Amino acid sequence: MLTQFLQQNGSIALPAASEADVRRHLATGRIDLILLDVMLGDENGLEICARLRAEQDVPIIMISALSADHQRMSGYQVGADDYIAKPFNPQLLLARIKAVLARAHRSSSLAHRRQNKTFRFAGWTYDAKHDEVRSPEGFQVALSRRETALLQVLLANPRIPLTREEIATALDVTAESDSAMGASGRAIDVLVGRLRSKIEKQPKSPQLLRTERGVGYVFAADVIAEET
Amino acid sequence: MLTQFLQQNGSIALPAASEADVRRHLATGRIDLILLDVMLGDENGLEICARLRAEQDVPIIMISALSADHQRMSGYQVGADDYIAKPFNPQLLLARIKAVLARAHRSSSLAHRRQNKTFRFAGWTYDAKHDEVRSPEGFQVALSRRETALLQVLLANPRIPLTREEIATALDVTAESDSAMGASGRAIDVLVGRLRSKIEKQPKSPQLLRTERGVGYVFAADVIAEET
DNA sequence: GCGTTCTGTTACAGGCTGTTACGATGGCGT
DNA sequence: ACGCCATCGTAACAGCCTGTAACAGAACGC
Repeated sequence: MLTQFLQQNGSIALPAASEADVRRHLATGRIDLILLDVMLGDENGLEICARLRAEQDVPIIMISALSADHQRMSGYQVGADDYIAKPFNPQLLLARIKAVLARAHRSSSLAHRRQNKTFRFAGWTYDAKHDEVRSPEGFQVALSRRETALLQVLLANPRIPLTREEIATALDVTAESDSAMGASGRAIDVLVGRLRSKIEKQPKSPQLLRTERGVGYVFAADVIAEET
Repeated sequence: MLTQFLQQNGSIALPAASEADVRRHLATGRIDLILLDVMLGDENGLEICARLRAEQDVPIIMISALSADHQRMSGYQVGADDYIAKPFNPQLLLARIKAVLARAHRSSSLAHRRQNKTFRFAGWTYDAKHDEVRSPEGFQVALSRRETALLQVLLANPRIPLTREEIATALDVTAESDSAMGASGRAIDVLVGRLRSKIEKQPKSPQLLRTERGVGYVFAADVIAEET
C-alpha cells in the first residue's frame, strides 16, 4: 500500500485536515510532497495550492473528482506539479509520485534545452549547434524539427520519467496548452515512435527511449553535455 | 512450536508485562526481536513501539486484534518491522520472525533494486542495465516489465521469505487493503506463476522461486551482483 | 500554384496485467 | 487413513495501454 511504499523510502504520510495542518507540518518536519484534494469541504483546493506554492517550494499533486478540462487547467495554472482525476489508478498515482519526487530531488522543474552544446549518450552524438545527430558508427541521421525538439527535451531530462503532457508542454513553448493537449493524446506516442525508428537499434525493444506504462516515457541513458 | 524454534536457534523467550520489563531486558541481555501486542491494558502499544524505536534499534513485530487499516498504518508509521492481526497463524508468525531477523541481520529494511549491475544466480544472468535475462544455456529470455520488476525484487532479497504484500509494495502495486488475504490478492500468485514459466526448468516443481506455504515466496538461490 | 515533407488524428492490433473460477495440493484433526 | 479446509496453481477472460500503419491537413520550398 501507499503507506508501505512511503515507509520503504523512509517517509511517512501526515494526514492534514486543513490548511493550518499543512502549514504546521511544513514548519515542523521536512515535507517531500503534498497530495491535495481539490474538493475540500468549504475550502478551495486551488486557492490553497496557489497560496502554498507562493510561499513554499514543495511539490504538489492535486486530486479531483472533477476531470473537466478547465479544472485541470486551473490545477496547472495554480502551480501544481501534477494533476490526477478521481477515481484514479493507485498504481498511476504511485508512479506520478515517484516521478515528481525524482524530479524534485534532482533540481527543480523540468530542465530546459540548451544550445551550443554537444551531447553524448550511449555512443550517439547530438550537436545542438548544427542540429546534427550521429550514430555510434558515425552515420549522420536526419531528424525532423519535432523529432529534434523531442530529443532535446529528453537529453535535458535523462532518467526522469516524463508524462505525455509534460513532453507536449515542453515541445510547445509557444503554443497554448489548451484542452487540445488532452485531445491530441496520441501525438506524442507517434512522435516517440518516429524518433525511435531513427535512433534505436531495435525499435521494437527500445533501450534509450523507454516507455513507462501508465506514465509516459524516460530517456534511459546517461547524457554528457560538452560546451562547444 | 515457537518455543521449539527458539531453542533451535539458541534463543529464549522473555515475557514482559510492562514497558519497564522490556527496558530491563534490553539493558540486561541481548534482545534479537520484540513481539509487541498493541492492546496492552491501559498502555498504548503504538506509543511504546514508537518510544522503543526511537531509542533502540531492535526489530519489532506488532500484534493486534484490530485489523482495521488505520491501525495497521499506525503500526507502520510507528516504525514496526511487521504487523500481524489476531488471530494469526502461528506458522506465519514464525515465518515473519525469521524474515525480520534475517533482514535485520543483513541490513535494515527491504533491499532496493539496483541499476547497472549484473546478477548471476544458478547459472542464470540478469543484466539490469539492458534488462536482459539469459538462461544457463545462453538463451535470452524475454520478460515483461512486471516480471522483470518481480525478478529484481527477488534478486535483491535472496533467501528471505517475502509476503505477497511485501512483494506487491516493492512492485508499487496497491496491496489489498483488507488484512484478510482471502480477498483478490492473487495477482502476485499469477505473476509468480508467469515468471516461473519462464525461468524455471520445471515450473511444476520450482527450484528458484519457491513458495512458502502460508507466508509467501522465497528466492532459493545465491545471488552474485557485479558492478557493470 | 505545386509537389514534397512534416505532423496530428484515427483506427486497429497486440501485449500486458489483474480478476475470476476451478481444480490440485498440502496440512491437520479425528 | 480419511476427509475437510485452507492455500496455491493456472487457464481463461477482459480492460487498459501502447505501437503503428494509413490518411489528411499544414507547412514549406521553389
